[in-house]
Amino acid sequence: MSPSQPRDRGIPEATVARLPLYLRALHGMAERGIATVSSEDLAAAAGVNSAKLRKDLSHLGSYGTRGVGYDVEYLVYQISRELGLTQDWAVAIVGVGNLGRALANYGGFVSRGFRVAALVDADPEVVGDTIAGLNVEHIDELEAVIKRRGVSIVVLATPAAAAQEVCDRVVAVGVTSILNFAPVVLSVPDTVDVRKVDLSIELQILAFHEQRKAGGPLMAVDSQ
Amino acid sequence: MSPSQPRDRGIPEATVARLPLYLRALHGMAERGIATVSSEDLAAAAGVNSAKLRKDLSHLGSYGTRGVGYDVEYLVYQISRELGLTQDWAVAIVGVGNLGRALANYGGFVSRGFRVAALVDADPEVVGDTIAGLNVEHIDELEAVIKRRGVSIVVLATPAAAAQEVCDRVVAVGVTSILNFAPVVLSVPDTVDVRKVDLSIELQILAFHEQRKAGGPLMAVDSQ
DNA sequence: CCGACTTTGTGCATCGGTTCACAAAGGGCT
DNA sequence: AGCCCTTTGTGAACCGATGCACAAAGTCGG
Ligand SMILES: NC(=O)c1ccc[n+]([C@@H]2O[C@H](COP(=O)([O-])OP(=O)(O)OC[C@H]3O[C@@H](n4cnc5c(N)ncnc54)[C@H](O)[C@@H]3O)[C@@H](O)[C@H]2O)c1
Ligand SMILES: NC(=O)c1ccc[n+]([C@@H]2O[C@H](COP(=O)([O-])OP(=O)(O)OC[C@H]3O[C@@H](n4cnc5c(N)ncnc54)[C@H](O)[C@@H]3O)[C@@H](O)[C@H]2O)c1
Repeated sequence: MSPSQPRDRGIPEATVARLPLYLRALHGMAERGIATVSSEDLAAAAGVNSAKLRKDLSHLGSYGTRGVGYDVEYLVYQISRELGLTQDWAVAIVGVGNLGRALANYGGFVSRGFRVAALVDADPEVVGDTIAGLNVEHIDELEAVIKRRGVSIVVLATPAAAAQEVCDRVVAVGVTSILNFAPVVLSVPDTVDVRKVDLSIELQILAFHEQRKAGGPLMAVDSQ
Repeated sequence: MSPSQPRDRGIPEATVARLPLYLRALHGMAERGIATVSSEDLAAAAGVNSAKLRKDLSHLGSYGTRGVGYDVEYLVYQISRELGLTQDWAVAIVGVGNLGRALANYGGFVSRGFRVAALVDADPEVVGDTIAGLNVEHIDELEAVIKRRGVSIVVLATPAAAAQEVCDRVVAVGVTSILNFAPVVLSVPDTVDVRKVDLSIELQILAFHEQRKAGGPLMAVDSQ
């Protein structure tokens, strides 16, 4: 009934997926001392269309000024709050092999709101090592570590064969957000969010389009 | 005119993105000696709904048998062909740091149709090293290496600041498929496909839902 | 204080994708 | 051969997302 209902509490999934993109562009602008930005410019920086950007932002409220644009700092704050980045999140990486190590050493990981709070592996060779200043703990300690460190997001970087079992265990201790790098479809209760990153799938999609470009009737060999 | 037109040559993007998932499930089944599979079972293995799976497959042609299901081997072949995996693709990894190294050492990368054909970096410390059996070449050689090895897909794993420049150079020598790990929006001509993998965005999306679960009265649902 | 100009926020048409539900197709049993 | 059972392939309704186009809102110069 009240006509001014700033936060809808029903932000479309597609919008949520783009907010981090806007946030990144805004951080860049803030660093370069830009105080105010139009939807046109911000959209360009984020690689989207300006109508889409305005609609996305309208889901969080009316934070722009007509004729002027958006206040960069204020918008950074609003988006950060909406995404839950005003608190910090303890992340555990399970499986400290090639990939897990790269992730652990990655600085940008930690940058905004996220903190690698634990590394866990099953290999006795690896357990006890210090990587990126963190001690690698044994998989037997998985539940204890998660509870002790207040981990709420788990990154799975184990071999595919171990992923479901580890997943079941972390779900059992109450973790409801998982980022999965193993090439398997995880089975979880629907209270749990799983996002997957699958390199192989990305390459296959590229290959599909590449093949089509090469084979199609129109050879689009454009020089820019 | 001819009523049986098996391949539509206009496969929806959403379908393309799921074909690799089906392919993986099918490979698993083939290995376990399963000859035939119903849409119901294959859908379950791939984590999708069976109507969606059937519609997806119908875009490639009528490869099922009513009352029976799909022949596993045959479907593997058809999907592989559609995705362009019957040829092999030479991939170059540019930026051999934490992430680039992990990718280079990753076996599953090579497994189906893809071959890491070159590693390129700018750091004199790294150039000349042998990683995963490959010599790391200097960034000055980028264009020459791409041409010499017939690279058609480039994986960008440089720092964000270098990504656009490397991107411009590979596009200039004719590469039209790029997998980008750097957290920047690449600007490319629209003949070029860019797919991005962005860990930080994935975590932020998880954080958004995690926050909502904790704070809101209604438990949010997930999508894998 | 006003009027011209800029830019937001959104209603609406459209589009692509998902899901349901069922007729058509094929296999196998008797 | 004929019938029943299973499962595909798809028409059609539905749903969320996109993009256009513009009225509303606000700024700024005079
Ligand atoms: N490396 C890549 O570039 C890459 C790319 C895409 C996907 N992946 C996937 O990511 C995962 C990890 O890849 P990787 O290259 O780091 O593999 P890896 O073999 O180097 O590392 C796996 C690590 O997991 C540990 N592990 C095994 N079983 C475990 C368990 N039950 N609990 C905890 N830890 C366990 C191993 O000891 C090892 O340290 C794999 O599923 C792989 O398919 C990797
Ligand atoms: N490591 C991760 O887990 C991770 C996760 C997400 C995203 N990323 C992104 O992936 C990229 C690589 O990350 P990283 O951790 O491997 O960084 P890194 O610093 O370890 O490696 C970057 C490598 O690129 C090389 N390089 C720099 N400029 C170059 C140029 N102009 N041409 C060729 N090579 C060049 C450097 O010499 C270095 O070897 C970064 O953009 C990072 O933001 C990394």
